[in-house]
Amino acid sequence: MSKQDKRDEIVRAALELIAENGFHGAPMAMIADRAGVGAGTIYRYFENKDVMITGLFRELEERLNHILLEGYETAKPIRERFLHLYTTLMRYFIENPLDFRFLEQFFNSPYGVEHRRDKLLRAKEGCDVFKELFEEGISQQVMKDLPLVILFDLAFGPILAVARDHILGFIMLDEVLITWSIEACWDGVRR
Amino acid sequence: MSKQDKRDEIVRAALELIAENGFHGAPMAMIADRAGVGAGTIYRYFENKDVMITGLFRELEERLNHILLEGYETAKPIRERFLHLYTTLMRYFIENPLDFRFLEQFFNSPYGVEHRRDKLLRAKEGCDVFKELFEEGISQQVMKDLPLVILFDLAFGPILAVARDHILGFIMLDEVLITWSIEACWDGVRR
DNA sequence: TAAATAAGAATGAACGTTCATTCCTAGCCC
DNA sequence: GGGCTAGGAATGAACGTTCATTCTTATTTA
Repeated sequence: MSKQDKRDEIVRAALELIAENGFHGAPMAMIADRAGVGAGTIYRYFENKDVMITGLFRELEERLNHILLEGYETAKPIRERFLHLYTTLMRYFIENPLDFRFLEQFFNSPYGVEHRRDKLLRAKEGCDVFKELFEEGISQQVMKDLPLVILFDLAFGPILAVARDHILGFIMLDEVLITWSIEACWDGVRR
Repeated sequence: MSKQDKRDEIVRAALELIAENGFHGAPMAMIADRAGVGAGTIYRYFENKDVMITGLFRELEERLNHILLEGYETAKPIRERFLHLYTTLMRYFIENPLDFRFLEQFFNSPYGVEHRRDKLLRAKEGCDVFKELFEEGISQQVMKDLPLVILFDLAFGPILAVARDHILGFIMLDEVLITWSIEACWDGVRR
């Protein structure tokens, strides 16, 4: 096994176990086992568990960002852009349930709260498609004139809840249900 | 300290610590400390930590159910009932942030998933105001004709996200914002 | 004083992390 | 080319810590 392969195996095992059992259900020894490496080997690739988890998150975030921007056209109307982004997001979650559950674990932990706090405080211009879209939506008066954070909650809250219930097997989403769910999200934020 | 007082202190301490730091940030020794009792004493009141946590949840659930039903009138139109329920819920969360954060911890853990699975499978008639309301909303054609689970997600997702962001200090809700947020939830589920 | 209750020290299991050791391989000498 | 060696990579037993739970002893109650 090459060095890159080994790193990949560790990352995959960590993602799987954390997604399935949460951070505390994924001890380093178990991750090592599933990756087929020794427990100490992990520490040749990651300084410690925290660094591994935040690194794993950053990799996922970047991949997701890339996917969201594919086929995203700033020229199109707000509504269309909204539907495109959220449909892409939903599809990604459904096709990559492990990624979704890892992200959920991450955001429902102190890591995630810290991450959001950072993002909200930094507030760099142009670093976030969603922020841009929503700000434009407000100024064009096609979206409700509410604080950005609330608009985010109105749009992400339902999407994430629906994705979670699909992945947990509480519902079986098909193309039609996905469309309707996302239209419903739009109804929540549109003027 | 009377026996009931001691039990109450334990319950209060557990709720506080779990709300603030999660299940794994609330060791029994720390709960005992904050409650002003010995570590072993807790085990005179609860069989083990799991039983304590699920019991704590059940107490909260019952209290909340009671509060939601106060002033709830089945005779009123669907929309009004919806707004009443969700406004009451939101107010409760804002006034009892520790309860909210405990419930969040609970639902984002294996306990919560199991609890939802039970509830969805059991599906007893008349045991849930929300279920009744949504079913009536669909049959009266004032709500979108979507699976119940999705409607739940569309309504609870945003509310919980908004409440969380308020409690974490990311936004400062006032009466107006609360009203608008809940109206937005209604927009998400209404036809 | 006998029985119930509380306290916190003791216990053992589980965890993240370390480190002395082993393994592997690329480059070198003969 | 075949053996030899050096050095980075990998290993997993061992360590210190933390936790839930139990146990022994002390205190209160009736």
